[in-house]
Amino acid sequence: MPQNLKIASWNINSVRARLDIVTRFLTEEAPDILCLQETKVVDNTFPGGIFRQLGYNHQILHGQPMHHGVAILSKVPIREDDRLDWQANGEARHVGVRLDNGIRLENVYIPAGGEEPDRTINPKFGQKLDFLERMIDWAAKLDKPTILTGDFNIAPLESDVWSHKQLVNVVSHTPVEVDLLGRLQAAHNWVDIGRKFYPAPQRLYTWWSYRARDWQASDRGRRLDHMWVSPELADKATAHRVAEPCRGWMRPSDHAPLITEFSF
DNA sequence: ATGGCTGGTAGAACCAGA
Repeated sequence: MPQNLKIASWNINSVRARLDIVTRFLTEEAPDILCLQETKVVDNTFPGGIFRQLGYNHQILHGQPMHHGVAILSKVPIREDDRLDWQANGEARHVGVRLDNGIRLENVYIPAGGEEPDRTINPKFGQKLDFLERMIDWAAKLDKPTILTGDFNIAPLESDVWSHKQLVNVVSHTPVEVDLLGRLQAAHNWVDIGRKFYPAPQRLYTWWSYRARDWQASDRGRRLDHMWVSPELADKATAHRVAEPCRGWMRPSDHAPLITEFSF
């Protein structure tokens, strides 16, 4: 009997400020597993009760005060594998779990990298590059079927941004970041599920700035969020989409969720 | 300029997001 699993990922930009839309998403889409990034809450005040009422009884939390923070909510059993510090400064940006079928699910929030794409004047950009280098070392040693998802904060392809020309020197789309993300992908032969279902150069965005007067009309999006899988899992993904309407809900996150359906 | 918002925490003429 195949096991169907619907796995979602969403940079929520504060889980407490988004309780209404997270519960709406869980009710309407009913994913088996939801990976959250930027929860912005410490574990002992995470609003887990409201998600348990919706059947998400398995919750792995890795938060910190104020910024960052990741969490995995699940209807099916998950066991924590590790919480890796790829930034080597203690920030809560990763948690990995194992499913009962042995597959690993890795939820990551890669740092944004600040404003200037130059590590000599912007340490945050250097941290982002170092984070990716450590992920590359990790990925090269992976020996189990793995799903890697989250906010990668990099839009690698020209069609992953609204204007390649205008963003090529903007952090998230610079050649040095794109190059490193390519090395990360090659380190495990990751399959990019987004582009498997929507091949380039189709429009595919997951993030739209809060600053636009009308995010939908201007549509200056970027594909910063990703769902990657080990090569042997690529054919197990049966459906995938960006839940773009969530960007237009009340008090939205600036990211839209990714939803992937698997049949294992 | 593309264009000027958002949340958390502290009580900011802040910080971080990207």
